[in-house]
Amino acid sequence: MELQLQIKMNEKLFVRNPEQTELGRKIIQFSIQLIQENGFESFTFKKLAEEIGSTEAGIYRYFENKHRLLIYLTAWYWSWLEFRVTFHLNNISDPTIKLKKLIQLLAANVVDDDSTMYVNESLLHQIIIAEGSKAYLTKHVSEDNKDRLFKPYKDLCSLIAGIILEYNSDYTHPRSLASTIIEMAHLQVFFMHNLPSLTDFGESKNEQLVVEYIEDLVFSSIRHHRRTD
Amino acid sequence: MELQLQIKMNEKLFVRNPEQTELGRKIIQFSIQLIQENGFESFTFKKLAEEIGSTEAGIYRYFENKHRLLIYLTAWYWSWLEFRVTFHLNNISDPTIKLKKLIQLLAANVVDDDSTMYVNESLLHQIIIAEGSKAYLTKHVSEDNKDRLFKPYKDLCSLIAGIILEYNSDYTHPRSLASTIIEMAHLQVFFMHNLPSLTDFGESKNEQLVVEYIEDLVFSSIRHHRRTD
DNA sequence: TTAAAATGATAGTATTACTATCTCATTTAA
DNA sequence: TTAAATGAGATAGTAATACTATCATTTTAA
Repeated sequence: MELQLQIKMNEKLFVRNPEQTELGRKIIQFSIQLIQENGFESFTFKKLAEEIGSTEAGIYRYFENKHRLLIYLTAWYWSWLEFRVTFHLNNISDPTIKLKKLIQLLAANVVDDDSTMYVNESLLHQIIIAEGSKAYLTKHVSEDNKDRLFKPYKDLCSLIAGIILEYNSDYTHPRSLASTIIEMAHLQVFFMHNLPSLTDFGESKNEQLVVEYIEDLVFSSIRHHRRTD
Repeated sequence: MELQLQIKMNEKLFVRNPEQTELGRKIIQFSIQLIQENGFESFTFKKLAEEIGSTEAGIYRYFENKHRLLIYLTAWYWSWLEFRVTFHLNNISDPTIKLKKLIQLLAANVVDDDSTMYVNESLLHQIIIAEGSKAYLTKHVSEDNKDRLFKPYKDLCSLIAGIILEYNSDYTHPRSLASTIIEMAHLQVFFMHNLPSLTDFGESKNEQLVVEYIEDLVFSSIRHHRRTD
């Protein structure tokens, strides 16, 4: 069985849909490669165009600017991840197992899954860890939010919050805990690799230790929780 | 009694020490203002120079580039915060009270404290919330780390980890929990103001709710914790 | 007092982030 | 079948950004 995963993206994320043309798909493929290699700051449309064998203006036909391209990549990632989570949690009823699988999917290394040829999910995961928060840490975050550019992120957050409430419907901060899980699953991995003294994982570079930390954090919070009033 | 707080900064953070000249202090003062107003991306040395009534090249005498200036500002902030924390926790022996005060200092709004004329701590706090993580989310984070540019952040993290161990010496992830506290104290405030559906604080814009969430997260983790083995 | 060092202003350059316009191929509609 | 419309990508710009080099003046230090 061979399936082609197609993620429906918000129209405002791009000028022209990159999934529908050869150049568009090359833009996605090579921007992931270049951003992962050299970081978002040193990434330019000029360099990307040279890499592809096209021109700067050609890229601008698809994306307004490089920041919009980053938002597109993050939105794609969160949509893909929500699909993956939904898929892996299918037919599981125990919220404990659901949460554990979920944390695993968030913090563990991603293996490129060939569901889309032109997206290397493993590299994209590394981009989200190192550059993802730059998508919303801007002065125009509220306007971008009005254009629903962050909807995939918020959807994933809602999904997680729902599972938290399944586990304990009295828990008072399901959404904040959900966004904490998502952000920490990434940030603790980043710290482990780059600023290890901010973690307890030394230079082990073992993502499984981050999974254990977050599981502990989450379950002790929701297990022993009582309404404060 | 009038005291002048002087924070000793790492020499590698600047080309020339900005605290020692009029122009240097103006650079700090007005960069805080400009970055807070327009965001780090749109901040340039040209605009800063015009604001001050100096020139671009003049600014470059003090800071290699705008990213180094951001690292300087964050380092200054973490040093200042560590001093504040140490000061407020002085003579307190109960680690529960210590942790509560600490979370309050991290997440609550900062009032400009006049300890330094040219640094508006309240604005700087807002910069740290919205731009702080850009200081280390770069491809050259490891080299910057070798130059000890993030030492103030790491020191604060160690301080918090120490208090966590005072509370429960069996807790297995004091450093990761410390960095989680610091990052979440900021990020949840950012989300509350800009992407409220990622939190449970609605549009209340009340920092006290973030304080309560983090207190709950921290104490349920370290209170009910047992070594897993 | 004089040499060195620091201070700041002037004038550049290379790169970045775009925009406007052009050509050429393909689709579509009469 | 053919002209109009559409869309693809290339070419050639501009304004702003991120610096650098040089010079002229002031401060400092021996």
